[in-house]
Amino acid sequence: MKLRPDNTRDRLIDTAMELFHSQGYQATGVAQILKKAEVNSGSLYYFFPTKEDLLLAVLEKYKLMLHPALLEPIWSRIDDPIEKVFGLLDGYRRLLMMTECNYGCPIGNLALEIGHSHAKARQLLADNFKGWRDAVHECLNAADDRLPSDVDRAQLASFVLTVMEGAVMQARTERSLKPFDDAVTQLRDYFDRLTADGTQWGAPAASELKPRTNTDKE
Amino acid sequence: MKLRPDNTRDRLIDTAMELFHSQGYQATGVAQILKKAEVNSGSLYYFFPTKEDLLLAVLEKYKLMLHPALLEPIWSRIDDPIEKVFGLLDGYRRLLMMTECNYGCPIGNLALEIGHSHAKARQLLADNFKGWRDAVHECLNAADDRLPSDVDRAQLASFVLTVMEGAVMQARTERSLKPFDDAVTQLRDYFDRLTADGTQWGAPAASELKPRTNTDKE
DNA sequence: CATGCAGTTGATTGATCGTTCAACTAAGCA
DNA sequence: TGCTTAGTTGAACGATCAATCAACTGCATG
Repeated sequence: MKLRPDNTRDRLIDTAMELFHSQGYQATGVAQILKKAEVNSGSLYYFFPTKEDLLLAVLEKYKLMLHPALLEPIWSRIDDPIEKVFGLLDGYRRLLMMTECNYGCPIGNLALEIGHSHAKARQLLADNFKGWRDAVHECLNAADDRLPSDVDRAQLASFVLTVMEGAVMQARTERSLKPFDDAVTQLRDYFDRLTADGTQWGAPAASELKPRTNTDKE
Repeated sequence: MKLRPDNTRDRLIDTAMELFHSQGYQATGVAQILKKAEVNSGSLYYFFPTKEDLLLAVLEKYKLMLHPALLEPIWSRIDDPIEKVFGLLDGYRRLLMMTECNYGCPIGNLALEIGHSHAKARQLLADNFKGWRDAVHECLNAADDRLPSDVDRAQLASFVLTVMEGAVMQARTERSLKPFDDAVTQLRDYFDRLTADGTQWGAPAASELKPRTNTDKE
């Protein structure tokens, strides 16, 4: 968690990660990165031939950070595999809340901005998505007996990512947590119906669709 | 559908709309717009004081086009209100397919790129989202008797938009229709469970989760 | 002390950015 | 005919962009 690495290369990556996240890739000038990281242009280009190479390094770091920085704190706090998934969603909610709905998912932001051309960057973005989906997929596998057997786990995991990204996008645009919370409530309802179908032998019951205070303490 | 309006102002808006959609706002230079629209810089700045004002005009046009250009062709083709919603999703699928997963939802793209600052633009993006959600909301109201009474229609409509935007984002990043189709399949399953619960008196049945050939002729 | 190399410096480059403006044209009207 | 006004022209502006590079520093090796 060191805020200012003595290593120039790492400091550039960390600074770029933050600026790309808050402003986007294009909107962040190399000069701004240099100033904030307190590095001279020559040093940057010693480590990274182009600005895009710096972006690639940032995306590589996101890949490396997925498990230790994003998942592990949640995984260790929550045992139930399905609640892990919703705990993960709550993590993004916290990020939105802390930044007044300004920061979203860094991967999602860059995905729509970089999407075209930049083949290597897009591949890394896809890798990051895959890591996220795989993590959710494992949770679903761990809850195998509670889900209907005919539900494709990988497909459902992808759906969770879809909902998360779409929810963050709407929340940022509306500058409100409501679209995010609404999406999570609907996803929760869907899971309730799936698990009711998966375990029981009778009626759906649907868990009454109570709002589920996603808001406070886990 | 005139491809080259004689009106300079409209030609600028149309050209900017296309370029902003395919490349993004920041990545599109004024010079590029001028060249493609065959307009001189002075004329552009006669109609639009800044580049951002041109963006606002583009977003206004999207608002105006929502019903006549996006919804109406689908609404007139499909009667069933719930199938209208999935017809709308299929429209975006067609766009992805036609452009080899390069073009996504223009509003969603700009939402993540412009999100910060640019207060007026963000409001217009929110307006566009609202128009979309309201259209789906009306469909759900029209299918009122088939949905469980305790399901919030507005919330469900917002969820559909969430799923659409997230699905398009993933499809563009993976350069594949699969994430999109997976999301639609899951959403379809959710609707099946909702309508089963809303109309029936007994078990869920869940419609077997058959893949639903979303692919070809409606 | 000498040599070599990893890393740093920052002024400078040419391209491109969004924007300006004085001069000009064409159409409408009196 | 002369005056007005909406619209057009395109060279030019300063700022900023990503990127360059010859000169330099500090340290480890022999």
